[in-house]
Amino acid sequence: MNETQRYAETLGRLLELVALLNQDMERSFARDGLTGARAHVLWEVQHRGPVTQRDLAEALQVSARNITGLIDGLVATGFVTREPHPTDRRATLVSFTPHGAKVAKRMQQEHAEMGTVLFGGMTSRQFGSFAKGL
Amino acid sequence: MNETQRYAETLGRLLELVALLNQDMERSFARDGLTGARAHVLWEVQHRGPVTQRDLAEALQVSARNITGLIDGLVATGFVTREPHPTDRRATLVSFTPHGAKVAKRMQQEHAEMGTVLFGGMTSRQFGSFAKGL
DNA sequence: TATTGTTATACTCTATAACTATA
DNA sequence: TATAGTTATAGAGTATAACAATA
Repeated sequence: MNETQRYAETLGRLLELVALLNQDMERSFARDGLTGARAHVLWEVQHRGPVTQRDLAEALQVSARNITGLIDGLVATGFVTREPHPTDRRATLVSFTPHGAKVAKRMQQEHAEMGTVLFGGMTSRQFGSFAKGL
Repeated sequence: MNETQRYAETLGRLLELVALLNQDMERSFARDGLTGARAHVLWEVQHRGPVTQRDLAEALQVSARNITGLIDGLVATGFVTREPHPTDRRATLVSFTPHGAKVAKRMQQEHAEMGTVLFGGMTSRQFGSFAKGL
């Protein structure tokens, strides 16, 4: 097998591995009553704090209309609230409910655990090479 | 920063990298008039040859109904045909049109090129470590 | 009886375009 | 004029359930 073929195969394994990771995460989201798209919104809110829908649309690179729908869903299921923006009456700030904050925190812990499961078995040298490759 | 944090960060970078790769592939599919889901069907047909919808549903782990829709789309856009199964009159065999075969072959070449872009810059030792980590 | 694929129905994610309220 | 968000509309992908044809 030549180099090109080895690269192609390795890329295939990489994509498969990440697809499996993503399936895992989706299942975990579903247990919390979340979809992947809504979980990504929570992730952003956790990293930014209360945030306008406009900023969420830019951060996630989706349309404003899409954010409206995602926030509608997250409000209806009790993860976030829409609060008035203190200075701009056109804008709304998306903030966590206590439940949303709890679930987002757990998501972050599970992310860290997944990293340990994936990389914890490597030697420090192997991990260094792997991380450098990204 | 402790180990757990390094692992979590590296996992984040891995997921981001693959998300970018997937965006790249989606754009490439779009140029061919394909969506990601339809491209996956072509990929399976290329690796299996003419195949029943049932087998496609199992290979892609989606419902039979979903395959019906995807094949409808691929037939309408000229990538595949539905042929009668030679021995089982309930089943249909999904086969490439010449156009579908050509696009699928190019997809495979682009996949190989992407592998080379990703890994070609690594030393052989680095690549070995990376590949082993998968 | 069991299996293959389709029809019926519904939900989520996504987009563009038109519109309202506000800046 | 420009921006933030919603309403209107549409299409893709996904699912379950009921059904027809065939095994």
